[in-house]
Amino acid sequence: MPDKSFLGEFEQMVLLAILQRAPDAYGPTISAELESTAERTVSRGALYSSLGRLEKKGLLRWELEEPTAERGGHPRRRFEVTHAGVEALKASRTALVSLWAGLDRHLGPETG
Amino acid sequence: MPDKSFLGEFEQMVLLAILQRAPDAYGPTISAELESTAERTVSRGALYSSLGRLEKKGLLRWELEEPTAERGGHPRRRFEVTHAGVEALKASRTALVSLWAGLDRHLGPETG
DNA sequence: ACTTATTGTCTACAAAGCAGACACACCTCT
DNA sequence: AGAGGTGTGTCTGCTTTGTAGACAATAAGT
Repeated sequence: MPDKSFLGEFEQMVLLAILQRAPDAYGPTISAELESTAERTVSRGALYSSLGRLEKKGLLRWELEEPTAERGGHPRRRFEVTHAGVEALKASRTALVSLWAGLDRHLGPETG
Repeated sequence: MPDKSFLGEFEQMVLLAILQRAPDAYGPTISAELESTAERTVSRGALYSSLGRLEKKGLLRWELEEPTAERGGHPRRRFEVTHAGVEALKASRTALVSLWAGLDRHLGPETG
C-alpha cells in the first residue's frame, strides 16, 4: 500500500465536527462544535479554507439550502462528509490509536 | 484558557513514536516506528525538520550519544519528549477523543 | 584507496492553518 | 424608505507545517 495523504490536524477535527452536528452542519454550527468540544478557537478564514480543501479532495460535499431567509436572510451551506471522508477519518484514527497503545503510563487514561 | 497552539498531525505522531521507542529513540528508530505502526512513509527531511521545530517549541530535547562508532561511526542523537510535550499530546488526544465520541456508527469500533 | 553503509544537515518548495477585511441580503427601527 | 445591525460566506495575504532529495562526514570492508 503506497501512502494515502493524511488528514491535517485541523481537517480531521472539521470532518469530525460535521459528523457530530449532522444533519445540521453549517459553517457556524461546525465552528461552535469545535469551540465547545475541542476548546479551540476558530476564525472564519481558517474554517472555510479548510472546508474548501476538503471538498477539493472529495472528502466532503455540500448543498445550498433553500433561501429560508430567517436568520441573516442568506441561504446556508449544509455540509456532509463523503464516504471517502469517513474512510480517511478511520485511517487517521487507526494510526493514532496504534501509536497511543501502551502509553497510558505517560498519557494517563483516555479521558486525559 | 486561551488557546494553546495545537500539534500538527505529523508532529503528534513523531512525539508518540519517540515515546514508543524510548529510551531508544534515534532518527532511524523513530522513522521505523512511524513506518510500521502508522504505515506512513517518512523521508529524512520531513522527520528532522519536524524534530527541529518540536525542539524549538520545547516539546522534546535530545542529547548526543558517545561516539560509539559502531554503525555509521557517527554519534547519534537520542530524543526524549519533555513534560510540555507530554501535556501537548494529552491535550490533542483529549480533543480528538471528545470529537470521536458517539460516532461509532460511522467510524466503527476503535480498531478500525 | 575506493566503495558502501549509517546518521544527520541543508535547501527549497508545496500544503495546511490562520486572521481580518470585505460583501451582501435580510431584518428592524425610525 | 434610508440607516444601521446581524448572520452568513468570500477573499487576500501571510505564517507554520509537511515533504523530498541532494549533500556531508565517518567508519568498515574490500
